[in-house]
Amino acid sequence: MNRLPASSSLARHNAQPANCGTCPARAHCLPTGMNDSYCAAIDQLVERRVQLVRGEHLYQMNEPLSDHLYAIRSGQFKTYHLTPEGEQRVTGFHMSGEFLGLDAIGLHVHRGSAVALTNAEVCEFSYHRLADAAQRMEPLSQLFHNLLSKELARQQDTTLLLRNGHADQKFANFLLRMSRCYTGRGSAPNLFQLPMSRQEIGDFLGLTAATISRLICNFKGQGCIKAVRRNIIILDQAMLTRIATGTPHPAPALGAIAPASPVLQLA
Amino acid sequence: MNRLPASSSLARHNAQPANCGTCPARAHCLPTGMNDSYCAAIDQLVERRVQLVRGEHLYQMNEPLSDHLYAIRSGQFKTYHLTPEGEQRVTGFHMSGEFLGLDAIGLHVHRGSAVALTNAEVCEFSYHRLADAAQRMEPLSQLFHNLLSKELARQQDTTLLLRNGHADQKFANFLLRMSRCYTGRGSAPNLFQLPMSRQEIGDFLGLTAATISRLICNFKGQGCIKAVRRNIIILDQAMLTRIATGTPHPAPALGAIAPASPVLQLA
DNA sequence: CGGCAGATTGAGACTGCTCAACATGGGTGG
DNA sequence: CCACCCATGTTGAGCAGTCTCAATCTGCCG
Repeated sequence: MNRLPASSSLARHNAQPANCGTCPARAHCLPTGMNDSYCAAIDQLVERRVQLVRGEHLYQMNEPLSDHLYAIRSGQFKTYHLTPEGEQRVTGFHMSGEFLGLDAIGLHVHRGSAVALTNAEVCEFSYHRLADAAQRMEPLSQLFHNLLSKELARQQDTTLLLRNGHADQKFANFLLRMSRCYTGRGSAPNLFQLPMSRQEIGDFLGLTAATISRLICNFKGQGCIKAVRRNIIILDQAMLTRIATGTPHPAPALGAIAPASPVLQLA
Repeated sequence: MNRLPASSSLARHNAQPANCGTCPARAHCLPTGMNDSYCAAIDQLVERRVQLVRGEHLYQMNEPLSDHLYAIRSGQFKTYHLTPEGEQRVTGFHMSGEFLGLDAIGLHVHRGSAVALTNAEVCEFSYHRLADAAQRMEPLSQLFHNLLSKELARQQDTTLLLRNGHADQKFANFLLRMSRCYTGRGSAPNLFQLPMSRQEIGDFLGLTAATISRLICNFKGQGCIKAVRRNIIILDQAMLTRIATGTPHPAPALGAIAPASPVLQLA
């Protein structure tokens, strides 16, 4: 039913004269903080730009890899591993400006799969050409290290986020994180459309689709979000933050620990 | 009780003429696969070697960082974050050959803390000197990228390991992972001493100390490990693997799904 | 010989899962 | 343009695993 409905791999259109200078993701991508001439140099390093439709794979697990790294120019991706039993384990969701394939540097096959959750465009780099260029351009070398380090930090945060706390904390964190991702990427930070299904969110958070559904209901009932299908509006970020950190009440104020205060129960 | 009993930070003995060539961790560290002359070059990059006693911190969260990376020469470390509420969140356990501080490249403060779980010795690098050297020595550049990538992959695996599955699966995985870590590092792979408390294992796996204790009991009862305090002997690695993957029985063979087969219940 | 942190063990509560039925809505073909 | 279909999402009831909160035990250290 689910799993790899779309065509096998890679592909599509070598595309237009798009370049880094005009890229909407520029601020989040490799050229962060570089001047235009360096930016142009990076532009030169892009082997080609690939467009994918929703559901198409950028690469798949155990596929032999040909030295490629990908920067997401637009759209969103999901990366996942397959267990020996064939279950899908979501390792992350990725937005414009992020790199894919960094975890496979030095290996000969891909460690996981990457699939487009929306129509998307990526810039394809050759790792070796990039490394060569970095050898000659110090700032690029630095930038690349920063990129790897940042990715490492992100992955660490994910681990922390997901390991600890109850379902509501995890999911509140997830929403806040998504919101932060959308900030500065065009869309408003408190109004966005999730590109993934409840099932996928559940896989990612270590919960089930049913639980995600119920949590959305609860949050709606508490008035901190509005939600219709995959469209989310964050109404009360402070409350979400409180839920995320496990602090149930804003200002306990005077009186006891509010044993049964008027917290609306359901939708 | 727990939490930062020891002295504040860093420190100690500039130490002996130890070098990479004779380092027991050489095979797992930066010089992987390099010839002796390159190895000597890396040796030159080590600013100093620092010895720490059990419980001492290598660095602490939010401490301003001075461009340092550390390679573990001997001993074991725990890295953790503190939540705003002061709770400790273990991000990982680290053995000889691994690098610490990679996640802070490009930042100005440490993202987390690193504390020695045993007496330990680390090699201190200056990131900038390392990067400079990599600029001149191509193989080193490559090696450094591989190091970062490998660390990223490790962190991903951790995420996968910990998010999915039940308590027994997580813990079985944890033991197997520890066992793998000890392989090729002197100690026998199936007989080792855990450097961390039940509480710390629990923090890491997203479980409680009580649960860890019970799991050890169960595993002992099933005959796949022996355990006295922190000393572990793995008796039946295959069974542990089965538990880890969620396959309850080795060969269901003929007959039903063995509703109440003779699986000894307790220790 | 205390004192104490770490480890073990027990009883009960509660969260989140399982399994299932049902609702919804977008896409397709007639 | 409508009817249908299927994937996705919602909701319910019951259950199991893990947590909580303790009491108790052990070995280590001073």
